[in-house]
Amino acid sequence: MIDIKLLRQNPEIFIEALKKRNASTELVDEILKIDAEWRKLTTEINNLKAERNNLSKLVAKAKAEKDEEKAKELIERSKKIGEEIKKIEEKQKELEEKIMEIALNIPNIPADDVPVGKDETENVEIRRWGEPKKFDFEPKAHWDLGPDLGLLDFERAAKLSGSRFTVMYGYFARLERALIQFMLDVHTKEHGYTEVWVPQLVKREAMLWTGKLPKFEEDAYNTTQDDMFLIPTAEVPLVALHAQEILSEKELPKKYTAYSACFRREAGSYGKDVRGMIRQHQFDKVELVWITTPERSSEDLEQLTRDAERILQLLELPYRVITLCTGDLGFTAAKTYDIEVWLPSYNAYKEISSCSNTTDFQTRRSNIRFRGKDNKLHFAHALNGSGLAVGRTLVAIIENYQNPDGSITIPKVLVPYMGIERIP
RNA sequence: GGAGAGGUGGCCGAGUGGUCGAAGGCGCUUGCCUGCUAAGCAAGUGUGGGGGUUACCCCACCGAGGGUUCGAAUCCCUCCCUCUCCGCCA
Repeated sequence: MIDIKLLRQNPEIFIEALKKRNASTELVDEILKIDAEWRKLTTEINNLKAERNNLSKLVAKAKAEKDEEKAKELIERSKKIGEEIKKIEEKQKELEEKIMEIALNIPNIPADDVPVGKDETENVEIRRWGEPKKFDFEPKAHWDLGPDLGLLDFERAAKLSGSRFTVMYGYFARLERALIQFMLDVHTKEHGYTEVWVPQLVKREAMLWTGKLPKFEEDAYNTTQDDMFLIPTAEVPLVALHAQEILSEKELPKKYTAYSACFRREAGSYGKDVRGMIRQHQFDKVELVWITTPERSSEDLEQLTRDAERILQLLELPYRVITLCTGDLGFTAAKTYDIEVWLPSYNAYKEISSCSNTTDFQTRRSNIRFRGKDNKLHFAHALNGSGLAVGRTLVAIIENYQNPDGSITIPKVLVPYMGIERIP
């Protein structure tokens, strides 16, 4: 949620932000116009209410003095004012709803150090780690490798659930589980995160608080009977944890990690990543969320990103980190680093984690505040990142660690979790 | 699904139609004091919105939304949430 006061005082900030994002700026003008009208009505209402409050006091006084005549007259006047207030309030409410509707559709302001660009082609690479492996044989894509080993089954998955679902058997299923365990262990034992186990169905409000609604309703699975949503990421329950709360500055930053399944309808991505298990309706993810202060949030994003990178380093998978340019930045994010892992099947780096500073965008919607050293209340900042997407990590391992005979070497750090050194 | 209880400020908790934005306690801030961080004493301390050049003024908020009333934390309705018991169930 944007700060309407800031928009009122410095609309140019928002116009600039929307331009940088390659988005239309007319919402700003529209909201300003409605807001001016709203303030006019608000002042009118406030004055009328003040008058009515005064009359009410006089009524009480008149009644105490047993001056029924006077009380009656005052009540008449007060009644008329009440009717007038009601009329104006109806108009005010309409305007309020319009303002809300527009405000909820204005994205976060990009941070100053985010490169300006029109789309993903202008994202900026920050650093690389490791070298893409050179194979002295033709490496298979996971969508061939998995079925050949009898460990990935897209056909039966489609039978049960349709496209963009996968069934895994045996060692692959175990590898998925091992990765979850491994990632959680690293983040809790080495990076100081608190492990959280969260609901994977949330109320509409939780989706709204975290910026997933109302703009992206078509992307989410919704249970029609109870209006619950299947979470698209554990970021939703983790950020919503502290909604409507006032935290003390001492307890910040809060660093949470959670495993969850994630559910996405992938509406509008029909042509993308149709083969294999890169883009699924259901996938596992270990999520990282920080609730922190405005002073340190941009520094904290660096740390969060490093924490996610650490998993790839331990797995010895080559990757690079890019900064999303303003045109590619997500709705809630002020700044985002994507971590991309090397995938032989794509012959390219492919997103495996997205680490964002949402500044006060989500905390404003969720009303997450903290009492600062100045003893005043401030909105906290919220960061989130994948640490990592488990399914894509599994794909990266099987593709990068495959051998000429079709077997797969297990990365050293996973051997204790798998109990074997190679598949099969 | 059925029956009951309840949701008040950072926290606990009182308050059943007018002077309640809300007693009291805890916490917090500041000052004083005591040979130490403890105790004690005093004062201050909610949030959001609108207006004004400052001092400041006004409005709203006691789970949410409606209603009754001149006037609602207090009465009525709807909804949400929490708890207890019963039923069902992994």
